[in-house]
Amino acid sequence: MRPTAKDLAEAAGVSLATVDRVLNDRPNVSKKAFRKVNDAIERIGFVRNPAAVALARNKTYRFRFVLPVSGDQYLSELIGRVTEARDALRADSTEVEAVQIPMADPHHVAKYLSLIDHETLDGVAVMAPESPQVRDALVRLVERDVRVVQFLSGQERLERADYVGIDNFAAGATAGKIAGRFIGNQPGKIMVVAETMMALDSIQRRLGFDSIINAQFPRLQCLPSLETYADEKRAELIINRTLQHNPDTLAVYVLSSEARAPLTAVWNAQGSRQLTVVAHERTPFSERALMDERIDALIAQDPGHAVRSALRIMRARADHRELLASQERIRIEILLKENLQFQGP
Amino acid sequence: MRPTAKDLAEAAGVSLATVDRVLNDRPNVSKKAFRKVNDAIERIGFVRNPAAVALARNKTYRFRFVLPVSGDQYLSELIGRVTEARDALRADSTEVEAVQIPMADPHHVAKYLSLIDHETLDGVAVMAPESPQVRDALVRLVERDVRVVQFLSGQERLERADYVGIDNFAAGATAGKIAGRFIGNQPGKIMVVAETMMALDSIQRRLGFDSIINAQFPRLQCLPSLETYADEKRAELIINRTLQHNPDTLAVYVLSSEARAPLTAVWNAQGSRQLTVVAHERTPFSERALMDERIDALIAQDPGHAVRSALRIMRARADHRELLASQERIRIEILLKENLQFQGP
DNA sequence: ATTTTATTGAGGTGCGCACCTCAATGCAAG
DNA sequence: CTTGCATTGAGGTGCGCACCTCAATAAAAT
Repeated sequence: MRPTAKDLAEAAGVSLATVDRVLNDRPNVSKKAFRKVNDAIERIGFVRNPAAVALARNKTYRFRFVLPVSGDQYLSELIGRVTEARDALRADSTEVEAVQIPMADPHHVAKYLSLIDHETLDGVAVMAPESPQVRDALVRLVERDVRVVQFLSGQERLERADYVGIDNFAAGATAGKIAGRFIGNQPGKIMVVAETMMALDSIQRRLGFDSIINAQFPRLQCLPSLETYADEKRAELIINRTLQHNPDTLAVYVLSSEARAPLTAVWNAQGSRQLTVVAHERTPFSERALMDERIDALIAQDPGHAVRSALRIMRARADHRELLASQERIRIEILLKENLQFQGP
Repeated sequence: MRPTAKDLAEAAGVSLATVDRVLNDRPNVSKKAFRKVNDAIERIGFVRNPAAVALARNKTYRFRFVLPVSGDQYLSELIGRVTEARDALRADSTEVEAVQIPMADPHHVAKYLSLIDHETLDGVAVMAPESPQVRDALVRLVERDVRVVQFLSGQERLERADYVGIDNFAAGATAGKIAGRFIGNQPGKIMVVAETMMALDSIQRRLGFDSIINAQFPRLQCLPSLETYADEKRAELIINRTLQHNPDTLAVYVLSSEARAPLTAVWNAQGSRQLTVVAHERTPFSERALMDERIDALIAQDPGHAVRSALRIMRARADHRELLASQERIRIEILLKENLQFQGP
């Protein structure tokens, strides 16, 4: 039989009340009693029954994903996964929600975060662009005893918050390696397209991409980043111009998660040219293009995994529990037509 | 407040005892009462509190991984992950163990499985080569009310069992695509090495690999599969001979999880030749070789994910629960040096 | 009409723990 | 010695459910 708290009290030679005080960090415990209980825990291998703990605490956990407002398909996917998790966790007294707020003004974001406290929420997963205001707001959130996860975004990593997402330098490097090796042996240029190069993750991906191309594929030359500013017209214009001026373009790397506008422009303009195309994230659009062989490879981070990981982390932190680090590493996935494991509309 | 069983009884206009009968499939419930309770469940959105259920049932779950005896590094990794899961699940009244048995004789395996029943175990994850005897034994296990997971092995899929693992045809196809595109433009041959081609998964990988090479890379020719029979000497011999007879070999594809012997032989024999190397599974050996650029790409299935998925499935089946299908799909991962996320000693 | 059988309700117990109160003990400072 | 404070123990309650017993009632069979 598994030892219970009662067994533990017996083994430690103290009362149940003292065991309770030690287990739940309550005051008024002598060092000696503390030692006795902890020794006994080791000795008899006591582990709290999480079901009993959950039942007795009868606490409802509340977690929120704070996401940008956007028409991004990857974001829709993400929200879908949050909804999925919400339904799955409803049974476990865990409320999960996703809210979308404009991220353009850091002060606004910071103000939003400043209204959150321990009474309303146990944890927040924030996907917001890097800015000192937001960073400060997150630090203060942690100080108010709200668990914070920096979620899939190019924030500078905080000490006291967790991070869920991929290493964007490595992701860029992976894209570079795939592009370089897929292109073949001829020399030429690579067009790099981004929504904006202001974001930290864009910069890191670009740096990773360049580092590999420069080191391992000297015959290839990366063009300066084209920034679409999420403007279709602009995207078409600058991409057409670039392709005209660089007839020896062999590949396109779109490093933003939203690739529809740039790639549509590329396909319209490429003519008979054979271009190797590498983009980021699996979306309905990119999935279809991969199946049609208009995209050669996707570098992706699984949104479902990311959402579940963030929730596991916030839950573990709220319970002062350790967690299995290996499970929480978000993989940099390489998706080809062959390993897409397509499953229906 | 979340509705409890008491609220449910009230809403349904029946007693707690009847609610209990319906919720736990006990006998002596009229159709009318059954309907009343289920209607009320929908109406008030009743969901059982899993913590309370677990506590009241006070049941210990027992799951076992039945694995082959072997010196395979991937297998060691797998066992490590089982141990990890065992420690993590100890708190949740779940006993997890891994046993290794010889798989050479199907009758022996079948006999081993026939000794398992519902009293000793709630679920078994079996990694065994395809054979009618084993398949029958698994079917009978299911009939004895033991949850069965066909685990990472080339079994014919059973109706009433779950499968955890990748689609090996797709894995072979992925390897083929990577090899084909990594090689470049010159024509030549690809050497394919396996431990044995008797196993279903080897056959499927080979078929997938060939299908891609033949369809998309007509300039490349796949050589007949070399079988090492897990014999180092033999591996060296046949690989040397093949490389000598085929000076235009451009790539090597090792489709078994154990690649040490074949690849060591290849590296000793390749001389100044540039060979593209694709293998399966992340192991200490393959990881190092990938970092050293002696392997170009690995096709892998995450053993930690596989173990956790098998456990989640067995647990859900034991509780007659649904599970999130999307989480249980094992991905065909493509690992390059760049996205390996090395974190070793 | 009587026996049998199916269905229902009332009520109790226990799972392992968190959280609370109150009294009792010890020890140190005054 | 007395007061004050820190520490400890005893004991109770409740979390939401599973599982059990026993009696009461309704419906079906004889």
